[in-house]
Amino acid sequence: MSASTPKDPSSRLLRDLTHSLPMALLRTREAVVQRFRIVLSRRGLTEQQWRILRALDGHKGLEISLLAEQCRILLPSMTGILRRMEQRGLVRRYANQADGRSIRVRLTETAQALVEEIKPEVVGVYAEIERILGQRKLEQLYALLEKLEAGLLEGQG
Amino acid sequence: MSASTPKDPSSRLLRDLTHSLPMALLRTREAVVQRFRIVLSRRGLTEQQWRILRALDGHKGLEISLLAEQCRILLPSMTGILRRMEQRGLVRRYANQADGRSIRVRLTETAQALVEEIKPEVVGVYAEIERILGQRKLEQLYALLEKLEAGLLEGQG
DNA sequence: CTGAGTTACTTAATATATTAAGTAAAATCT
DNA sequence: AGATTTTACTTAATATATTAAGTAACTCAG
Repeated sequence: MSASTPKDPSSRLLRDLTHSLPMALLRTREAVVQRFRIVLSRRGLTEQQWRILRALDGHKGLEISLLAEQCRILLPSMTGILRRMEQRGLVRRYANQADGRSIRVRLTETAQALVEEIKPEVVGVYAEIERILGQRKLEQLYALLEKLEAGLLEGQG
Repeated sequence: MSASTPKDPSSRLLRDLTHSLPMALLRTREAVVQRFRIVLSRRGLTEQQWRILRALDGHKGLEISLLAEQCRILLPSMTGILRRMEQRGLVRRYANQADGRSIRVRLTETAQALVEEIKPEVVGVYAEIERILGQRKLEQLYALLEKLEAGLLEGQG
């Protein structure tokens, strides 16, 4: 009866901003990423650059569009990021024999070494996260995130 | 025995990029936000501007720093966003009697109307999300996100 | 083989994010 | 009260995000 406690999630009212899903995802991601940023900024790397380093690590070369897809970075952003990374000697671009449009990118040895140097610290951050949530809940979180993403993409891929 | 299936989450190896937590949070948020963006871009609003509209809705005026905190937008970004919103007649700034430093912001009537117009569509997106995950799992997701965020902030607030 | 359509980028323009400085007003200390 | 520190912003500089166009290299139908 009390209209002053609108807790019904299926209500036609909007959730409090503090509890909106985009905000919740943003806040959590922000908290997580900040931990990584501490490690990365020491090496003058941005989070996006680290994503690229990680994606390229272990590959002999990836096409920019595949790389962009994996890192969830749009192509116009990739252009600039890769340009800066190339200038710092972290990546090298080379043409694709088979297809004159696509360009491949790979890590330089400097970058490889940098990745190996950073890895253990990043692993440390993951360990902290697992300590906070516990392995089971962490897996649960991954599962929920993936299910929601899949559902949304399917709904309007 | 098989070293080719490194599924141990506590391993000292890095997770596959596809399954890293920042990436999972980013991908899911991206999928969610895209739904909202469809609604918002029709009115020439960005996601951040919508966050501000939502936060100001129902308030007689909020200080910029409080607004920034609630919206998780840093002050330097707020300066520009509010300037653009003011130019479009969505918000108005006015001095704070009690404190010469702080500035308050409130919605114009135009903005109020806009919020009311958009709300039902946003509620529709939430309904879709709840349809995908189910109410129970959705609440579970919120709980996990909040717990992780709280743990991280506490660890080095 | 040719022209329409597609793909893999790059360029441009505008909006944010992030970090570091700068500024004026308040609060605090002495 | 005067000096110091803190607070609430703004400005600046650089890095990304987002959308729209532009370009050259492919694909494919006719």
